[in-house]
Amino acid sequence: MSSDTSNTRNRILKSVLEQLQASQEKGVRMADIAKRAGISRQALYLHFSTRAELLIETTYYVDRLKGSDKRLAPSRAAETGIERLNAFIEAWGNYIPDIYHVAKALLAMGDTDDAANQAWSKRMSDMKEGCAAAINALDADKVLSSDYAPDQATDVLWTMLSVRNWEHLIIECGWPQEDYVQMLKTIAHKIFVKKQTA
Amino acid sequence: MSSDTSNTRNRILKSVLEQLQASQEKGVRMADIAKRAGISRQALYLHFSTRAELLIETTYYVDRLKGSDKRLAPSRAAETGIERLNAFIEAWGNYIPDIYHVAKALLAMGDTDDAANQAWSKRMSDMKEGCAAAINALDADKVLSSDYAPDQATDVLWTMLSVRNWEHLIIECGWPQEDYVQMLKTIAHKIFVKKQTA
DNA sequence: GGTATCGCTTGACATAGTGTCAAGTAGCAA
DNA sequence: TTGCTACTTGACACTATGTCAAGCGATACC
Repeated sequence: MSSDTSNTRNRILKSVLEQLQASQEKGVRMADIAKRAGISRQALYLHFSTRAELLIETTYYVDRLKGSDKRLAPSRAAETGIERLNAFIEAWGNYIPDIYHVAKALLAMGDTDDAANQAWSKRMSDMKEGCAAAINALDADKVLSSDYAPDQATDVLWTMLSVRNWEHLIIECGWPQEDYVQMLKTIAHKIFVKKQTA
Repeated sequence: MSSDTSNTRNRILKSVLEQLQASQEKGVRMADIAKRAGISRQALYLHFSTRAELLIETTYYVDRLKGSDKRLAPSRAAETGIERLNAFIEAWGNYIPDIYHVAKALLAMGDTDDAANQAWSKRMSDMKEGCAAAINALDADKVLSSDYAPDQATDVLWTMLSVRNWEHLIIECGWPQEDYVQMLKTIAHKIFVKKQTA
């Protein structure tokens, strides 16, 4: 199992997550992680060559732990564009809390570290494809508002669903997670779905 | 004048701005700023006690330089809620490009530095009042969508107008500034303004 | 029983950046 | 001449990442 802590590598990854959650707002140092994993600071580098690599691997660890690959199934199975949009918002919106702490650390590094920056960009670029698929599904159903080109709409949805916006509403404004998901569905509908001309 | 560079302090502040704009994406060091201002690194500390203070003072310098205090006049003078919302989005949206580089540096520091964090939070909290005023103006005109309480709507508008979202659309997606402002007006209208029940 | 290897420890060190301190200096003014 | 202001220079403390070399204990193999 990926959470098997007899394996030092996994114990380290687990410690990263714990430490990130424990030390809210403060930066997590290699020394902190080592201490929590019960090894020396230098030993971390026997498993991960840099702090950036450690954080990147932690994102994969979270995905394994939470079975993130299964989340998009409902979205892909949706029969209408609107269903697909809602399912995608729900899937991604409920994934953010799992990835948030590592994401934040990675984003903070991204300003100065190329590897961290690229790893996160890759993730966001994958997510953007989900946005594009949802928008295209709306378009195929002829319910995408004619106010935007699909590319523009994709950019807007992609922006709306950013981790920073989740952080802003949840952490800064103190919204409950369910309200966040509900609100995003509501406003996405208002923004993207063409008004009934019945 | 605030841009008088015979004054060393102003020369430093100007150098911060220039350096931030010049070194896109890379972190700006005290040494870089000193070099650009033509003084020693240590001399910076004769004018600003920390890097955070220097960046914070730079935000005020930008405001003085750009006359930011005048930007909100059209919004305050608006006669209807919808006008007020549009004027506020335009004012803030066109202010972001001026403040962006310093904001980014300050936000990056905010993760580890209390002073930087508080200074930026203060700014955002002031901006939130503008959001609240716009939403309340809509409400007073009975055109605020009944889907949200004013507080919720304020949080959403506040989130939409974040510097991070501007960064995402302008820097990441490559949108022109005018498209950004136009799009924000469009989606704010769709989200917040009650549909005509005529 | 010896020995080789693996996984880790320990201490020392390089590097980069912020911030501090003390001594010195150039220019200007009374 | 004296003294002040604004700056310079060099040295240093501190924090954090990352590297290196030597050593050590357990396990596995012959």
